[in-house]
Amino acid sequence: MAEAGRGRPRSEQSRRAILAATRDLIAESGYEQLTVQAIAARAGSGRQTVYRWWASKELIVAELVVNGELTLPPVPIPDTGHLQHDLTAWLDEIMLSLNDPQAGALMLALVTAASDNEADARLLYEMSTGPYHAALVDRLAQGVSAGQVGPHGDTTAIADALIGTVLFRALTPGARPAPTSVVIRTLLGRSES
Amino acid sequence: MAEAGRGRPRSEQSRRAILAATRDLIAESGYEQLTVQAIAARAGSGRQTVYRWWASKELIVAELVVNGELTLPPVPIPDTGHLQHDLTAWLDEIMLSLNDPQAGALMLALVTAASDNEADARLLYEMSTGPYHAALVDRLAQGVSAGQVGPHGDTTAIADALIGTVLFRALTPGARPAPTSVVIRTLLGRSES
Amino acid sequence: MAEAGRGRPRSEQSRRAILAATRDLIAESGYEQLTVQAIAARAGSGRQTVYRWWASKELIVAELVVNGELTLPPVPIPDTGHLQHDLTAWLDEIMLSLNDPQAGALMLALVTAASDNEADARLLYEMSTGPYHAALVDRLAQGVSAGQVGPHGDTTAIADALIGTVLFRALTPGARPAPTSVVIRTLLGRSES
Amino acid sequence: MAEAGRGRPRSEQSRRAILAATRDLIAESGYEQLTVQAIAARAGSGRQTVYRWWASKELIVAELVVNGELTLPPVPIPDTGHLQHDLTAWLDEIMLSLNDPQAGALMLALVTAASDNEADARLLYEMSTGPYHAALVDRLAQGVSAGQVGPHGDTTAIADALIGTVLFRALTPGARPAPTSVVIRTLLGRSES
DNA sequence: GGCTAACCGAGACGGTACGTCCAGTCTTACG
DNA sequence: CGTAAGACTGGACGTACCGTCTCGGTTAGCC
Repeated sequence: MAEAGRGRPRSEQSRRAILAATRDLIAESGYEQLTVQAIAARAGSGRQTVYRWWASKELIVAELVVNGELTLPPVPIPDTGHLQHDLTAWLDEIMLSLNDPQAGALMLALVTAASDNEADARLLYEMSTGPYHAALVDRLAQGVSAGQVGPHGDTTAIADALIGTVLFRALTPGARPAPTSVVIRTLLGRSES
Repeated sequence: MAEAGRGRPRSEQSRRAILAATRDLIAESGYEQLTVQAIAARAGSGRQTVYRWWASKELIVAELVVNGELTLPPVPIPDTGHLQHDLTAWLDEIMLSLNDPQAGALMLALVTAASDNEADARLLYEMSTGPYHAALVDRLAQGVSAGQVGPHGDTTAIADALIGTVLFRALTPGARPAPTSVVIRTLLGRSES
Repeated sequence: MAEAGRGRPRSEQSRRAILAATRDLIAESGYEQLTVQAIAARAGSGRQTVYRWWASKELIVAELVVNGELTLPPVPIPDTGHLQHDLTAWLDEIMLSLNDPQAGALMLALVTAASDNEADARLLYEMSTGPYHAALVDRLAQGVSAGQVGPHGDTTAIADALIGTVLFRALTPGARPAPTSVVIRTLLGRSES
Repeated sequence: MAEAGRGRPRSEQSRRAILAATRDLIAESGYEQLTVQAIAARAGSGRQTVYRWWASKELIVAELVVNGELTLPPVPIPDTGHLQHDLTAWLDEIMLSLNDPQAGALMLALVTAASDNEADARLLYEMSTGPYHAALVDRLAQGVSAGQVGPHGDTTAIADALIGTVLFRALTPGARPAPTSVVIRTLLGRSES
């Protein structure tokens, strides 16, 4: 029934320009300062074009997240075979990247965008942190096989705690946290080697 | 500092009504929907009275947090002498309280209020999660003395990870997390007893 | 002028449907509410088809006027040989037709369409009132020959005054005007017979 | 019940600035080009302030008319005792003033503003043309007493025809009308003296 | 007990962003 | 190549709040 192919097709160029403009503006000024006006202006499009495809700012952000265009910098987990070193290196790099104001702004944008809508929150967080979580569980499972995780460690629990720790630190800029190596040692229940 | 007692004194009643109205509105509709208009209306006060004492919405929220009127429900850490049981019970109760939509809204309000202002973020988080964190560190230190923490655990790292885990779960409503007892066992590096 | 018979010929049917839709919509809702959107929808055509043949709403209205499809109801001036009776009858019928809300709307549409464009104004008014004016001048000239016009009457001035009177009354719905017979008697400078 | 005197009183200065801005903009660019945006900008006020006091552009224009701030230039009817000369002089001056593009724009604004609302139309026209009409009827009545009006002339009919003639000519810029002296002679049913 | 300063409510002020509607243009598939 | 459909940029609309301001009216401390 949907009259397919009738009329001018949506401009993929506009769509991308809007998404890119949204991403850039969040990185520059934060989610709170974001306006549809500014998005459209930066994208060189009309405001109506934004509203034609997304019902709200939140949903533009959601699409960015789903597309993997708006997320924490994709830090791959090293795999040297030495779990403790690998996770420490990974956590160091994540924490380092959060010092970048852009990454921090994106992180907070995700949190804010999710604040007002439980349904969106699930989507946003699964999309943005899901890959991290899954990759961590994989790497941890491999470490378990290699006997590199303490006898009482649970891969899901460790992954939750790792991501939670990152989240907590991103949101508490003034805190004086434990060194990353200590965090990893604690979570793995292993002495440093 | 106060210009002697000249003039009509500020109405403590108004101040309290504004704080109460803010708390209630956040619980009912979330931080994003919060407007000074609505706060004043609900408090039965004028908008100017709000602005006379607080420069922004964020600072009203900050005062609520500082006063302990807006925070996660104050769940004390049990102290039966058995660290693992105590922390598991505590985590269970925290997670349970997050199912209450009001508590969830307050939690997200804290996050959102901090999103756009690094200075406020520090205040808000230290006030709201600081006490939890400190209490956890104390209880953990006591557990260390009693030999109830694995040999590689660091109290700060465990407290960070616990709060981070709570944060992570609050923000990912759809996830299927590990059981609390497994989380605690993992963080303590101890078998269940 | 027409590029030989290449391609699909313009649809005379669409053109007519657009003109008819425009006329109907003006009659129903007035010129101010008229939109190209609505014209195209009612005509079952695309908006582009409208713009292909007319550069603006005003010019569609102009064409309706030129075609005589949008004008005051064409009231012919009777010619019984008795100028005074004929003009009174004509004026009566014109005034009667203005009670019809459709005719009133068309009349006001003409005025409004002309309001902002001196060039269009000339076209619109000459086309819509020109025929009336010319017919009046003719009939009056005939009356002059028959000695039915007062010695000081000028045919153009009388025609102007007659049309102006109609215009004035159409635009002042609340006024309580002189009887038509008195108007004619005054303009002709003649007693009633 | 109306809580009189509560809150900041409306700014008479803003109100006047908005009315003045509207009047000026109509004179400069015509009613069709008028936007609330432009009115507010020119008045140095916010758009909301306009909407707070008037529900539509039409009603601002209506208030201008009611206040006598937007009308044809107030041309008084001379009274030398010689009706024919006086009316000819008056008509000449009116026609002259219509050549002023400002006066023409105001005239058309009145017409357009009335186009879409029968209730407003009555108000607008009675306020704007009413004084002219009343003054004409008075002067004509005086002329009747002095025997300066033909035996068949009716004061209301003559006034209607005069104003109608002015209206007609204002709306038909291209026409070649009868000389004013001929118009007056015709309407009065009198030879020139 | 009157004066006066600082409060209170109410609500208008100049602004900014919203989301909708329409103008006039452009780009498809179909005939 | 005209057509219906419909997306495009652009811009005005009317609404909702912001943070500031200005009223009339209250409530203290001080003379």
